[in-house]
Amino acid sequence: MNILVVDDEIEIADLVELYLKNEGYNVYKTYNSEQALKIINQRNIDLAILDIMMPNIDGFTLCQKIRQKHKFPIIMLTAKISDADKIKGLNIGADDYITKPFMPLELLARVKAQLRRYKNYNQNQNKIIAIKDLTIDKDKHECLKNGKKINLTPTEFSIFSLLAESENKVITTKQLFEKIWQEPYYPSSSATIMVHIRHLREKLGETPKQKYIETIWGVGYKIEK
Amino acid sequence: MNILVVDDEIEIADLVELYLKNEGYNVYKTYNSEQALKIINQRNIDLAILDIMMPNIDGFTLCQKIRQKHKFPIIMLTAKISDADKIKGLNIGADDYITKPFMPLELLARVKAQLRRYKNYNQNQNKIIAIKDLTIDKDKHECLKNGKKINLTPTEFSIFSLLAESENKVITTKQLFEKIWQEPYYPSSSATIMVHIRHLREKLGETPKQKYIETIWGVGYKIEK
DNA sequence: AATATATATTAAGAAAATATTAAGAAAAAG
DNA sequence: CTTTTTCTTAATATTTTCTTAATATATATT
Repeated sequence: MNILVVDDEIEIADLVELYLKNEGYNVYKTYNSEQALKIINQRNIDLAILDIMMPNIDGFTLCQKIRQKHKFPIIMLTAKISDADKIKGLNIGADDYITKPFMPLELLARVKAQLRRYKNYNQNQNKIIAIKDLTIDKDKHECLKNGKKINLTPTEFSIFSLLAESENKVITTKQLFEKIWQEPYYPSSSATIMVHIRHLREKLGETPKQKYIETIWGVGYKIEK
Repeated sequence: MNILVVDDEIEIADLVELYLKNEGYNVYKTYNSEQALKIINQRNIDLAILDIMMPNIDGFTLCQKIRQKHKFPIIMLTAKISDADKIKGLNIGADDYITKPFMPLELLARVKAQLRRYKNYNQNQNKIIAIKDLTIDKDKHECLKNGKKINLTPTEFSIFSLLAESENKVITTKQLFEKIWQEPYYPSSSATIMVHIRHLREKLGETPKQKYIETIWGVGYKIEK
């Protein structure tokens, strides 16, 4: 799950990031709204936490801008909040509020609640990850290239969706192996992965121009959105 | 409950969507009538909220088109409404009106009222799932192919309806087994399922052209609508 | 810059896993 | 007791996975 955190108070943003990361979420953190909008366009965000009081573009405005295109849950973060502000926020499209100072557990509880709710809304709609001209639908267990189906084996599909889900992050060969095989990693395992990566690339139709899976030398693999 | 919202005014549509979602409804939102018709065909809609003033196909026409096939409640949304318009709409098959600007609570109250009415009305009617030329009626415990009855054993029927209910989603062999047998899954269980799937396919009359149940290699089975 | 070393790619075939089919035994239902 | 349904087994077919080895490429060392 990819969570976006936007707060101009560095300490707060860092703290929120820490809590979320500890819980296993993938966190994108930024200290200003302009950057936030960029991240949203580039990543598959599942939930956003926005501070209201921010210079330039404030949290309300940012929330409004996000809602023009996206429907993932938005939680507003604020020092104090009047009922008027609360209503304003909800009208703009915010889903929940957290007032500072907040307890870590409260933050996590609200994040979880919103994600659960969001998932329920979309129960008939599968989550689709888009990577360039490819789409991956884990529920359907289907990978499409320009709408055309690509037949992947179970292992290939697992590898691809694991990389796609951790977009922009390098996954080491060891992590990859242990996550997918659920077995301890041996030096020979890297060869196995390489073969699968090769098959994947072949099936996805990688060309020197259009690369999907990046090799990070001596480390592992990465997929950029 | 699946609610369809159709309004060319983006802000209004988004707002309505928000209110409904906060109330726990599953919302399908679109800004034009053409899209709306598509959604209706693809999803099982329980209630629709239609704006009257829309370019191309207006709310009245859309309402009329929906009524040719469906009988879920339709609520019309409009800026101002004359008595003449009201009568026209009701004749066409609308169930209620809401005039803009509306209060959130009013919207929700009317939605709830209509759903309650619809539910009562349909309580004696069974929910039927349609898959290509097949229909499954869980209450009647009946499966029809082009109106002709197919005799399924209890287990076969359970498997088929479970897959049909989660249309477009892969059900792993393990999930399938545990849901239906209510027992822990053993490797040998997969053989049992395979046999039932084979019998099912035979009875449903699968041909290479007309496939109902898709095998997802190394994972499980899936039914696409 | 040349060489050595480590790591990655590619290809092919063997091995393993999974799926299909069919038939009959066991269990349950009528 | 008969019929229907479910499960087991086994033979066969198919697909996937892994191993190996030859080749290529990148990085480090001198």
